[in-house]
Amino acid sequence: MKKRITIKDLARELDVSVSTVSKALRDSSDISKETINKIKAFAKQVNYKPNYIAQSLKNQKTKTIGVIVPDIVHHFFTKVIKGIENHANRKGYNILIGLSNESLSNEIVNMEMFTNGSIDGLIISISRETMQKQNYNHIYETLNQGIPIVMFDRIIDKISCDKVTIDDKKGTQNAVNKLIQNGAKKIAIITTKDYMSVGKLRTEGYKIALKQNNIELDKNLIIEVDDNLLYEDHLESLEFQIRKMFNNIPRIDGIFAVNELFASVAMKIAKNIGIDVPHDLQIIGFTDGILSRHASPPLSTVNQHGESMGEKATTILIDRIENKSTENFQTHIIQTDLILRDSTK
Amino acid sequence: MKKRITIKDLARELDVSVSTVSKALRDSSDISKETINKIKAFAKQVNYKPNYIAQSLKNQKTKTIGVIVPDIVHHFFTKVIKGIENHANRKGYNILIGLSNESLSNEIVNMEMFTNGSIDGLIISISRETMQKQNYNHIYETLNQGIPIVMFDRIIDKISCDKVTIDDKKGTQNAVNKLIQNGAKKIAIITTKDYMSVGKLRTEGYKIALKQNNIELDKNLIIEVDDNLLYEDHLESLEFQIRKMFNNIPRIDGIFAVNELFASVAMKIAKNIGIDVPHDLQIIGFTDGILSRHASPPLSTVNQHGESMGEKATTILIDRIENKSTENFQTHIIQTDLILRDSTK
DNA sequence: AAATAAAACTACAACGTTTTCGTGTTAATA
DNA sequence: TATTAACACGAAAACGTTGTAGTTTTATTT
Repeated sequence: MKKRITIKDLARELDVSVSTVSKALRDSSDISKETINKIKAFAKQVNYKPNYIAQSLKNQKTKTIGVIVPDIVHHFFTKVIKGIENHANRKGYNILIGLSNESLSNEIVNMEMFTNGSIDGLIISISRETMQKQNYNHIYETLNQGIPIVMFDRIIDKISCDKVTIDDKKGTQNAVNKLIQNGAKKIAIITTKDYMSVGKLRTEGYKIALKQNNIELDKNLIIEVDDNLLYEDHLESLEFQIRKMFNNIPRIDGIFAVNELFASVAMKIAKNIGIDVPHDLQIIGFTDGILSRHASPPLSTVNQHGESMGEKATTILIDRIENKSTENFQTHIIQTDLILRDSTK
Repeated sequence: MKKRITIKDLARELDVSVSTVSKALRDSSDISKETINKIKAFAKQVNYKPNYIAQSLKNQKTKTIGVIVPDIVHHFFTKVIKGIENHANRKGYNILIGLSNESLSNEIVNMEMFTNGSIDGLIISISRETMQKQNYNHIYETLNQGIPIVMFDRIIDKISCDKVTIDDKKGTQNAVNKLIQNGAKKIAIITTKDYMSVGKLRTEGYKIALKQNNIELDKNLIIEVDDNLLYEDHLESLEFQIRKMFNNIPRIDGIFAVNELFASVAMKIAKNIGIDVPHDLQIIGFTDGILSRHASPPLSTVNQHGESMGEKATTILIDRIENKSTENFQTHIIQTDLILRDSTK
C-alpha cells in the first residue's frame, strides 16, 4: 500500500513550486511550454492523479450529482438511472444514489446526506409518502441552498424547478384510442389512487380518449387499485382486486393498465377464467419492461423511454450547474410511443 | 440562495474560536459541558450542517463506498444494490454507482473516477469483458492504493481480496436433484460459456448431481449459449438456440437454466411446441426475479438472495475500512434456496 | 546601458474541517 | 503561600488543491 502521490510530491521532485505544478497540469499560460511538458511527463510517469476531494473543496463543486429514487428494483427507474449514469459519465460526473423506499423520512435522510456538500445537483423522483403527505420542506431547503433539482416522473407542479416527465395523458390517450380503433367498446382502466400524479394523468388521458370517441364514461370501469402496498409483496391482494373487476363487470373487451404489473396480472387472470386475449379482450399496459415482453401473449404497451428521460434530466441539470443559468425553469415532456404486440388485435 | 453556514460563522457569532466550536460539536472533553450545550444549541438553531467534503479531506476518509456493476437493468444486481444501499445508509455511508455495461474500458474509467479520493472502499461485480480478457490491472492498482475491495457474484479466484458469492454449485445440485427426485430422466442444462465463473460452477453442480444419482452425463444435454450478446436485445438468437435444442434432442423431461431468462424462454418455446409443463417437462431457473414469478406457470427457481449478498458485502467492506483489519481475506458464501412453484411437479 | 515590458515562476491565502500543542485560569495540594 | 494539577479554551498547521498577487528572470525598446 503505497501513499498517494500529490502535487506537493511532484513539486519537490522537480524542484519547482506547488503553484507551478498545479498550473502546468492545467495548461496555464503562466507556465512555459517547456516546463508544462516536463511536469506533465513526470506526472504521468509517476501516475499522479489529482485528489477529487481536495479539488471539490477548493472549487466548491463536486462533479457528482445525486439521484434519489423510490425503488431500484424496478425496471423503469433502473432505465432512467442507466440514462443518467451514461450521460453523467460522459460529462465527467459521478452519481450518488439514494433510495427512499417510498418513505418520506428515508428521502429526507438521503437528501441531507447529499446536500452537505457532496453534490452539485439532484435528480429525484419523489416517494409515494412524500406525495401523500405533501411535505416538501426538504425539497425547498435544498433548492434554497442553491442546489439545482430536476424532478422526473413523479413531479410536483407547485415546486419551481426543472422537471422532466412523460406525456402520460397523451400516451394513455393513444393507447385507449388504439383499443377503440380495434373495436373495443367496453374499456376498463386499472389505475392507482389520485395522489399519484402519474395515475391521475393517465386516468385523465383515458377519459379524454373516451370523450373523443363519444363513448360514455362508466365510473365502474375505473378500477382504482389500492396503492399503499408494494405489489411484489402483495400479489394476492392485487389479484383479488382485479378478479373482482372481472366478476362485477361482464364483457370487458379492453383494458388499459397504468403499469405493466397490473397489465400482466390482468391478462393472467383473464386467461385463467377463459377469456381469450386478444380476441375477446385486448390489453395495453404502461412501461416497456421485461414482464410485458415475456408475457404470453407479449403485451402491447406504452413505452416510456426511461433512458431518454434520464439523459434529458441530466442534460438539464448539468446545464444548470455549469451555467448557473437563472433562466426560467423548464419542464420537458418526453413523448411515449405505442409498442404493439400480441395482446391487441 | 443563502450561503452555507460554516464553523467559522458559528465561532464568530458566539465569540469563541473555531477549534472550540469544532471540539464542542464532537463532544470533546476539552470543552466545558456548558459551552458545548451553548454551541450545539446555536448550531441547531441556525441549522448548521458540517461540510462532508471538508471532513473527507481532513479525515482522509469519505464515508462513501463505490459500487460497480455490469448492468443495472437487471433484477439480481438491483437487489444487491438495494442490500448495499440499505446497510451502507445505516452505517452512515453513501454509495457511488458506476456501470460498466459489461465493458472493460468502462469499468476502468469508473474505477479511476472512484479511486481518486472519492471512496473508502469498493464493491464490484466485474464485467464480462474483464473476465474474458482476464485483464485485472485496474483491480490490482486500486488494491495497491490501499482501497479495500469486495468482489461479489462474478469473482476472480486469484485476486486476493474479500469476496462474497453464492453457492452456485450447491444451488444447482439441489435443483437438479429435485428434478431427478421428481422423476426426470433426461435433464438438460442451459448455461453460458466457460469464462463466466458463474456458468462454469453451475455446470459443475449439474454434473455432480447427475453423478450422485448415477445418471450418465450426455454432453449433448449441455447447451452452451453464446454469451456475448445482451439477450434482451437479441432474443431471437437466444430463442433460436433453445429451439434447436428441442429439435435435436427429443424427450427432454427436465431443464435447469442458469438464469431466469433462459428458463422462461425455454418454457415458452416448450409450451409452443406442445410440451406440457410441468407434466412432460419440468423446469428450474436461477434467480428469483419478476420473470419467474409471473411466468405461466410460475417458474420454480433457485433463489440467490441478492439483498443478503449486498448486505454481507457491505458489512465486510465497512469492517475492512474502519478496522483496517489486516486479517486474512474471507470469501463468504451465501446459501441459495429452492423456491418450488408450478414448473416442477 | 538604463528603462520597460513580457514571460516564467513562486508565496500565500483560501476552501471547511480536525487536532496537536500551547496558554491562561481556577482549584487542589503541600 | 508557593507549587502543581486539572480544566477550558485558542493558535496554528494540516488535508490537497487553486488562483491572486507578487517577484524574479529574460527579452525588448530607447
